[in-house]
Amino acid sequence: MAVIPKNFYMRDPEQVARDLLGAIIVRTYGSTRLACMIVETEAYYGVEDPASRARRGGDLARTLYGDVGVALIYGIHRQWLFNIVAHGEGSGGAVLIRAAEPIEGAEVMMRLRRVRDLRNLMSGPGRLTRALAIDKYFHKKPVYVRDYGLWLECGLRISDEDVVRTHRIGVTADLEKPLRFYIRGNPHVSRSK
DNA sequence: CGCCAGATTGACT
DNA sequence: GTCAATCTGGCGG
Repeated sequence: MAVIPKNFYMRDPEQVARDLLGAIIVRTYGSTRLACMIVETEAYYGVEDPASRARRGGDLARTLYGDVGVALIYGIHRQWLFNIVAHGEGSGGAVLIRAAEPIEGAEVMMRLRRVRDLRNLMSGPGRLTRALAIDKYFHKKPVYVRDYGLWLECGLRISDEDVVRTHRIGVTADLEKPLRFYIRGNPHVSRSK
């Protein structure tokens, strides 16, 4: 499978979030290979977005406005959340990976998560990072090369009629535009509020 | 070092 | 459905 190239992420985060549905995340964990298909994403912008970490300044803000195609990992409520920096020229933004469908290495993921139910395995941003053993180590590491053990590959092309758009989940202040995307009818999508 | 907000989860009624 | 434990990250002192 082809690795998704860096220029894929040099676009509006909304567009990238939509096109990431169906893409494959690959993680080499020791000698085992874990793989899953993205089924739910959310787009975040820079300082103009009330829900963006860019508003708080610091390293996360600089990362959001920095090189595209790198992972942005940040901790909240005892979970690690996995984002990929994506934005146009001179802008800031990222895509949060919220849920995925296990494809390869499900047994290892179950051990990492301590659950047996496939539907609960990666159906939430914190659950997903736990199942893939993603932590702060990957912060600012590019996901358009295989060098760091975490990368994205081209997968299923999802047609527009199978894409559902809603408002983002859990944010205290959202933008007017709905920025959450998920694959219609997929059982691995996280629960709504 | 202390303060505080928050893009969550899972245990429990 | 309700609820609170828990900890990262930014910032002020």
